[in-house]
Amino acid sequence: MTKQRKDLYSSLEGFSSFFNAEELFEKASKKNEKIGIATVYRFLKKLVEDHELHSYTCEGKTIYSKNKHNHCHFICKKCGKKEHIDVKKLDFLEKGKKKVCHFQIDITGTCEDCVKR
Amino acid sequence: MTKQRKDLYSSLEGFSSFFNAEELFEKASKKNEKIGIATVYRFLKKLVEDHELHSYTCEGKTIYSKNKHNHCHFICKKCGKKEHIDVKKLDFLEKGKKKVCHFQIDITGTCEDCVKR
DNA sequence: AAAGTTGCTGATAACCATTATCAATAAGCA
DNA sequence: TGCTTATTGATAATGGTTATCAGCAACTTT
Repeated sequence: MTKQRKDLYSSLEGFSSFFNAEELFEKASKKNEKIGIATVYRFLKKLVEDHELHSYTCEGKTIYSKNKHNHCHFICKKCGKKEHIDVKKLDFLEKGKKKVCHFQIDITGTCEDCVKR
Repeated sequence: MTKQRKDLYSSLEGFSSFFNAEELFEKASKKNEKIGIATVYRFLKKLVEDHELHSYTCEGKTIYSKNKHNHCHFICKKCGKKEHIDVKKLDFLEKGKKKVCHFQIDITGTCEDCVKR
């Protein structure tokens, strides 16, 4: 356990839902100026491999999430707001012949606020 | 309607489920040697904007699908096989306050064949 | 502690799918 | 056929991510 990894782990705690590599890099850089972007990517890649984080791609960037359970993302097409939605109804997937490690739902549309406008 | 676009449309018919820009480029190039990769990307971008194709990102590449309805993708983590799964149960999303243009479910796991091995 | 071993790190070049640029060309129309 | 306008192809640029590699830090053995 190196100092860099400690700083990355503690920076991770500041995120409640979504974040990307750059955001983690910025947060960790405040604690440790010498941290490099490559270390951030290596750290994130390992956590995804170890199933401690989920990752998916949105508009060319990889987005990470701490939610370890099956979950649903809603992304507003207009304001970019993202939120988690629990979809318990999808549990049936776990009972099939397939072995599901992770599933994610990406929804694109317009959120309540933008529908009003 | 240019010759290039005709060739791209007819090449599209050869795909029954998933394909990427490079695969369409190769198929269209057999009909029309002079076609450029930029034209392929422009063609695909327009079809997605017009809701004639769905697109999502998998391992850094954009994958396209002709399925116009809400659908679910299953991707085998081991052999890379991809297939469609209809998930009618998710229709409730259409009835909420959100305006849903498109949603997709990406599942990573192990398919039946690989579970047996 | 000192010296040695091993793995991790940071800076940056490389990678690669996609997009932007722009002169040349084709389509549509009078 | 000639004119106007949009489309095309070649290629440079983009940008997030990964590979490379010398230097350094953590840990082990004396």
